[in-house]
Amino acid sequence: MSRGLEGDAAPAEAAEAVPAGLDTSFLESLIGYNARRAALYAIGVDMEVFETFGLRVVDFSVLSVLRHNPGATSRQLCQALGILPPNLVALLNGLVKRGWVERRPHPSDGRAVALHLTPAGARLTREVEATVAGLEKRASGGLTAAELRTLNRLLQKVYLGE
Amino acid sequence: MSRGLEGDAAPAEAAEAVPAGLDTSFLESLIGYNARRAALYAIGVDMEVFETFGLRVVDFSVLSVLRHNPGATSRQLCQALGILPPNLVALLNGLVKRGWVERRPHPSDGRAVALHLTPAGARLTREVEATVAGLEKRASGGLTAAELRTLNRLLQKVYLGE
DNA sequence: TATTGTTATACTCTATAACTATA
DNA sequence: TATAGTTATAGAGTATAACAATA
Repeated sequence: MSRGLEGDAAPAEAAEAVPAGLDTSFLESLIGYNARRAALYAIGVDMEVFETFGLRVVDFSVLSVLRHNPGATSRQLCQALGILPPNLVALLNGLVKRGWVERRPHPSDGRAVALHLTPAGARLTREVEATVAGLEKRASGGLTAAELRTLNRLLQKVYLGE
Repeated sequence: MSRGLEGDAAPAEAAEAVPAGLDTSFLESLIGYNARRAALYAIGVDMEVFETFGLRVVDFSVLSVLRHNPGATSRQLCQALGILPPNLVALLNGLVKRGWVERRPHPSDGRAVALHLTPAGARLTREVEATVAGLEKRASGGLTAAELRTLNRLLQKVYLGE
């Protein structure tokens, strides 16, 4: 019974939950329900960008982490993003095939592979990161900068645990 | 390309994303990333309760909405919870088979079915709701009551949109 | 003609077991 | 013996199309 950070059976976007006249106030009292709805909303906004580049959310996460951690291994990526190793393989193959990532021999561990963005991959990732960063105000439903800071801080307090 | 509120390919719990030495600071600047991690954390805490009763998150959501909206139709449930009608059928069949929900003829629309909790279903739902409500402090990573109120308010501002 | 509920089914994402090569 | 990466496959969740019954 496990769950990674990445993926959902499908990209988030439409099929929004809109109470349709029903009382959902108990669910709305739960942090998990509210956080999930907010995540779907925010990720839905960013999805437009990802799809423009033929990326899924998880592809972007991998590219972004690799951009800031050149030479990271598959295992490190899996731990950082909550992906299971078998599921990362096809994902990386896709990024390699599209010329955005390359596997290089690991400098010190013959079992491991060092993952690097290609110049094209780095350009793409920079562009998507910049676009997504510019969408944060919209993705947060129009929160002020101060509210957004507070929200991010509280969310991190939640998932960093008690 | 759509997504409901309910479900994830699996219940949330373990496989937590724990940066493992990698820099994920860009992702941590995104509301969608933080909200998703927080949702997985909070729902993971509640999962222990759900599993005790043989419920998935989505089962509990349906039961809770039915408890507060007796006589609701499938269509209303689907809209409120972001479930697609074909996927609600098996879910309801399961709840009916376990004696928690019953389908009654709709009083005014012969096409529709009025959904009601049985007495046993109502008892169960009350108990799970109470247990989950009592877990909110833990599910929010130990936030104070004031922080939790602020967080829920901001999250609702996000998904209720700009 | 439109809507409710349903069936069948395809697709995506997530999980587990087992194998290889190296440590 | 343990770990990194991989393969194959099972399992769970989400999607679309199409049908019968009723409005």
